[in-house]
Amino acid sequence: MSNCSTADAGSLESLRQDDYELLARLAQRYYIDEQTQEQVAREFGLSRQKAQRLLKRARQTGVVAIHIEAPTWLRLDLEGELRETFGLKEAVVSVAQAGPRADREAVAQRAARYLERHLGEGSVVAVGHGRTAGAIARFFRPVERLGATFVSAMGGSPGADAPTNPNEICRALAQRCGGWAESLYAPAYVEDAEVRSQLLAQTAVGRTLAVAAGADMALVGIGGVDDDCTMVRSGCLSREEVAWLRSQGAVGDVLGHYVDVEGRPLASPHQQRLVALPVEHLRRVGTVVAVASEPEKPAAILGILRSGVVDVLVVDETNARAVLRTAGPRPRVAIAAGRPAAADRAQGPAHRGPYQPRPEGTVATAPRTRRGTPPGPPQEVRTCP
Amino acid sequence: MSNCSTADAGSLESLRQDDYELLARLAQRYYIDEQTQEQVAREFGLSRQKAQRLLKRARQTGVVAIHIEAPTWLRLDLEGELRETFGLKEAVVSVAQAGPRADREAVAQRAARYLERHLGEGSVVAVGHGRTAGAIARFFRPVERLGATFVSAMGGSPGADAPTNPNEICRALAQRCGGWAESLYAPAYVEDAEVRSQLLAQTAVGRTLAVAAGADMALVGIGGVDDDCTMVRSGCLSREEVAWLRSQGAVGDVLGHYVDVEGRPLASPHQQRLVALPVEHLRRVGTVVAVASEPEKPAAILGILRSGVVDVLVVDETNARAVLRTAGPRPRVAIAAGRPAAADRAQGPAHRGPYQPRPEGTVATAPRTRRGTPPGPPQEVRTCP
DNA sequence: ACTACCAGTGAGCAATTGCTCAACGGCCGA
DNA sequence: TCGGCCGTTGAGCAATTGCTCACTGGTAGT
Repeated sequence: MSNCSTADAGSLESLRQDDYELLARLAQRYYIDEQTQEQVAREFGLSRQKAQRLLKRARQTGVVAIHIEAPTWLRLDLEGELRETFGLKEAVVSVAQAGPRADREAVAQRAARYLERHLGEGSVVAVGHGRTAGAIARFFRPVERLGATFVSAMGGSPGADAPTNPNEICRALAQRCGGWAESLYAPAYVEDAEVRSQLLAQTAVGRTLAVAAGADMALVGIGGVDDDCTMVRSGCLSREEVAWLRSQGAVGDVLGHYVDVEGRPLASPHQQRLVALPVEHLRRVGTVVAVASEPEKPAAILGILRSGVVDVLVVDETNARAVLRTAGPRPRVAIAAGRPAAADRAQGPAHRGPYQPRPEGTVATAPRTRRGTPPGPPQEVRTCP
Repeated sequence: MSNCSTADAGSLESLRQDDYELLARLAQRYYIDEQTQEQVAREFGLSRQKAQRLLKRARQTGVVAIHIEAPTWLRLDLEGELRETFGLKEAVVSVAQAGPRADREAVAQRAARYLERHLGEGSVVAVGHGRTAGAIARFFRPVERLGATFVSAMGGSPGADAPTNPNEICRALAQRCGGWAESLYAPAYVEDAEVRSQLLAQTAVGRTLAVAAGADMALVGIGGVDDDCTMVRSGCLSREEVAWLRSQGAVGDVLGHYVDVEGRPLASPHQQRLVALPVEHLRRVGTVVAVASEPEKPAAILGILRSGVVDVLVVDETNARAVLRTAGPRPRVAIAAGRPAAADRAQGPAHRGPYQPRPEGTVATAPRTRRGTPPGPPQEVRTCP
């Protein structure tokens, strides 16, 4: 998909001169002179339907070329391909920058713009961790003060890498818009499943995760499995643990939920020690926005996209190209034959991937908080005037 | 007017980056991905109306560029200008050829195409004289046999230049489509007004002119006033007579009705000796198609177009450019202030010029013959299987 | 501070467009 | 020559689009 309408069926060359002339004339009168189909039909002595069919043919054959004069820093074509390939609700690709750091900033900036456009009064956003996610707040500048709630969807990290912590990201975002932040007072990974159970039983923890489960939107980073990934840098997992995950086929994670390159969830012992919003709950969130920008991320992004948990992807150009290259030209067929085309016009807001279809009515931990009805008084709120 | 949608209001450069991005995105989703306005509006969190306004702005500013990939031998821009400038129903411009002869053939060819597209079973065409008109028949090749009637709208010429004679042209056209030809047995110019009256009183003559007056379409040549014009060559008028007309301000004629460069009809003694369909009757004809192609014709074409008698002009590129250059960029204002814009969308088939508005209900010599109801048995018919 | 103005907004409606479907006609094979 | 098939046609209807209008919120000028 490019920013130019393409000629799929038939080509300019396949037209006879007479047809070509007629098509061009009709198109000129309709598209350029802005007459109605009925008028041009009458003018050319055709029925309206015939004129309509000819006009359609004019577009198909390329007699009519519609070109979008997009800003040079937009990558509408890549965005379209990502959307199509992975059935995303939206994809935002930031143009390639000089280095990884600049790429991260660019992605963060675009993510901030996305949030600004899509958050409303009373929105609730579940937030994950990550360097890219952590960079968003600096660019986040909604026009008006926004009564939005940012809630941690994942435990914190023991390491000192503060700005990549969900709690910290929530606080920063809330501050920028005069909203609320609700922290999750728990580490991302605890000792064992039992501690986890106890922790989840705590009102403070359980409640926060319930609020996160009822969010309108989720903002998550896509994590990798390299030795320098966020999990390792922040001290959540050891290098060895990540290496083990890698050996099991893991390519990346969202909120600590690892998947393989095909997007299949990875059952691992770490899962039992994770304090984060479960995937099933994440899937219930209306719009899951994933950000990714580091190098060495294509496999992670590909796996996560294939898992179908993501609705909106914000990514840098390099990763976008790499992901699409790896996914191949027509991966929809390869991954899940018969999946309805993403371009399905009558489609609702679903856009869910093929794996782990959302368990209808299985869990409804928290009442779905909608715009205009802010959640009950969060335990930990900060209002920033 | 070109074959590319133009950016009138505002420009690409005047847009802020954010607006530009939004416009481009919307346009991409709407024009390229073919979503509905409602869908893109929902996708971007806008009201449908707002999306519509933005899309309109996208076209105005040139974010959306619609280009018609016209055949190289089409001059849609010139045709559009002619249509606009002179309020024509249609204009056909043939691409410039190597010489006058080739130009004439090209115009004839395009005129033939026009006739083929617009004539139907039972059509009645009033026909004038001229070299270009005479060249049409050779290219006239309707797909099916066509029960059309071609009727002379003007007397013949004494000279031997047969193929430019109305009767001859009618016969040739009728032959090509298996229709009928109705001849006018009279010279174009007679001795004096009295002879003319006697001639018109003849059933054969009066009847033919009546049929011509009831035609659906007229096919006329635009004549010049140079020493080598059709009138002179065919022997209808002497070189001196034409010189005299020229001295009176005449620039050209249609069916022997001369006009000055402003399109005003020229009262001349020759008028009293002319055996042809009167201008008032010609104006009553639904579609007056004028063909012109010789060099030295721009002034003639300009005058005739300004007279408003012509609905459709078929002309060569060189003359077209010359006429437009002479007419100036906004001649509508100069000629007749307040004349309704030709682009008036709700406009009916009128398209009449400002001079000599059609005298409603003054003359109705012959019942208006419509498609499907062929005229009564013409006196002189030739059927060609 | 008040008021007039004006650009921008969305509801509601009319016009336009796109789609489906039955009917038609031409073409090929029997 | 006949019958079936496929592509084309236009009617009718549903969806989409464009437009008008009353209203709002912000702005600039008393």
